[in-house]
Amino acid sequence: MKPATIKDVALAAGVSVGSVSNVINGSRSVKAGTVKRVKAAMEKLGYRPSAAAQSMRTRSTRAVGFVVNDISNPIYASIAKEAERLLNEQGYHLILVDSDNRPGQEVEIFNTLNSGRVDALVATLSDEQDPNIIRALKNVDVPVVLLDREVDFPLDSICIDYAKGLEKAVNYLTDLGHEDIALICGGENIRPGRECIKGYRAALKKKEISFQQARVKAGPLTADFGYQQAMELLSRPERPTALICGGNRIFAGALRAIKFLGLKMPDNLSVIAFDDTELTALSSPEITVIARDTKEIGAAVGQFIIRALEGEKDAGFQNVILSAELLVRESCANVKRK
Amino acid sequence: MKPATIKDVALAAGVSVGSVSNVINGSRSVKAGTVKRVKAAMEKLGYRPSAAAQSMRTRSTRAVGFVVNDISNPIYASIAKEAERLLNEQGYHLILVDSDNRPGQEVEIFNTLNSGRVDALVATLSDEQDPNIIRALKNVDVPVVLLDREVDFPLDSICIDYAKGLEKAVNYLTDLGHEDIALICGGENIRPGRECIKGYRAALKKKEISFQQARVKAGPLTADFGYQQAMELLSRPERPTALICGGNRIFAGALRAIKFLGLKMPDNLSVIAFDDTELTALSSPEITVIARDTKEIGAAVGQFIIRALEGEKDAGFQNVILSAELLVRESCANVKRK
DNA sequence: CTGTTAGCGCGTTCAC
DNA sequence: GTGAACGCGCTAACAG
Repeated sequence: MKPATIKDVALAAGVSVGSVSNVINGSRSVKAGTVKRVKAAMEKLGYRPSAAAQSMRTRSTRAVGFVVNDISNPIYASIAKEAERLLNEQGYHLILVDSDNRPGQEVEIFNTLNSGRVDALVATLSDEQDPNIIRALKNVDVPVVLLDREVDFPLDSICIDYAKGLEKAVNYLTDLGHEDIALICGGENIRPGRECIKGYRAALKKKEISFQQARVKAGPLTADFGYQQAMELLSRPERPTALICGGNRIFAGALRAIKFLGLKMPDNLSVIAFDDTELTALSSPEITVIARDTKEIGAAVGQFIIRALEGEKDAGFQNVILSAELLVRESCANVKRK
Repeated sequence: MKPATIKDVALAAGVSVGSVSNVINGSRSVKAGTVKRVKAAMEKLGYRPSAAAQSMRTRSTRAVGFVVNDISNPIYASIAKEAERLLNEQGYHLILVDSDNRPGQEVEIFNTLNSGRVDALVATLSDEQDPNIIRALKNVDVPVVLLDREVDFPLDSICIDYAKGLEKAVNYLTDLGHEDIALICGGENIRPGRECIKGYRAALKKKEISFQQARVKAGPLTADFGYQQAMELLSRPERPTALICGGNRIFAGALRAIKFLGLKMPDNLSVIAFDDTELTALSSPEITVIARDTKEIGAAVGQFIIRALEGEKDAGFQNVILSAELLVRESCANVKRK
């Protein structure tokens, strides 16, 4: 027993398929009595329009894909929720796909989602410089909004001013007397990594503190990397007096290392993390963070997508840089003179 | 400039559409030379098969939908990752959709996803008893796997033995001398809520401790609810000596209340939470939890879906109940005699 | 207001 | 091994 088609409904209601189509999507006015009969027939047959046929005809799916590099990053949950709210208002649905930080998987996702499964895409690339990812991204023929990433061809993007955020963090720490500040952050292959290092270096320079390459660990934005590098940095006697974690996943890993090593914040170590997550807000002590406004980001995502989908075409690309604030809490203290 | 179709490829390669189709999905053998020409043409034109047309013909999308009631629950991230791994091996893709605990949204999602957008669905209902949700669920005509939920008609399901888990937790607390144990958990309208209360009551009865209705707060599995109820329970002088949080979101809220009230675990209050998340594992003190094995759950999800999709039809429904273990950490102590 | 019909892009069944 | 033709379910354009 196959699912009912629009034809079956038309037959059952004693009208033509055109009329059924019209009551489904109200494209044209239909007599009230006809509407009633059609609706009854649809109900009785348990009819649902085939999304495949509809989107083949209209070349639209009313779906937007959000490709995240790591769904376990809690920040995406709040961004997605806010974006979804806005998109729903316009009749779009948001679907999330996790690339799990695997470039191959990401390419696969772009290719799959591309071929008419979504009307637009928002994406956080796992690697801005991977040629396969870039090629797949360029092949995408629906509007794309990049989140916290930049590529060398024009594309909508929403980014965060991490450089400024990091300057604030370093200034705050140096004001507390810290001169040996370590940084674990994303790699050079993604914008957040580059921005962090840029801000970090700029702030140190202003304070005339020399930059120590060994104090900077750049790599994947994962908890594992955070743990490994924190262990490396903190398990030796000449450890830094402060640590900045340039990503909430990195912080999650670093916190594990800190606990493992029995270090006490802020007495043994001052710590600044990224993002106002439950983990940073509910830690004891509460963690000072460089925070981005997820509601604001989510809203921007929604607006960018809607503009790309509903606005006039060829309106050019749009880029915005949102600020990051330093939320001072309890995880930093004056450095102890040695 | 429209995207190329199979026709364009056929034209460019000097073959018929049938041959191109055969090259794409290897349905029948094609001469090597032809294959080469077709592939070259596809490359040159940047051709991608239209998912809509394909799925209209084949009635299959190679996509599986995972409808979660709250994407900010970190447990779903690990379950999804494991399930996705298995599904990818079989050529399926996993897409996540967040209903944000809003029944109306959930209904909308079921209806949208149903009409040929996915080949199967895994779902955590926000409310097992909402008639609209149940109706929408019954209307779904692809295989469905329920996660931690049960309904009164046959359906595949993967559940956790929270009743047993809660018994372990209560026993552990009573062994520490606790007699006034509060519980904040899901409502009667979802299985986890019912199971928690069942296990809680059973364990108390065995220990001959009287059940106090006022010590049990059942409601939505959200951080907000956890916060409110924890405030209610803990802000009066005759507060319980121990608190069990029957959900990781509830615990997140309760922890906020505990911090706000300045209570110290385990001295002022013993706490047991749900799920081995970063928040419970990295808290200070580390939180004793009733933990489910997310890898195991994710694997079960993947297997159930694959069985439903690839296995023989009408093989009946499958239900499994996985166990929950008590992970003893640092958040509980002997009760102080008053 | 309603019925009819031509494709949307593809997979597949026939003939060859 | 290959090509032509049909139809999947639907929308939109047109004719009444």
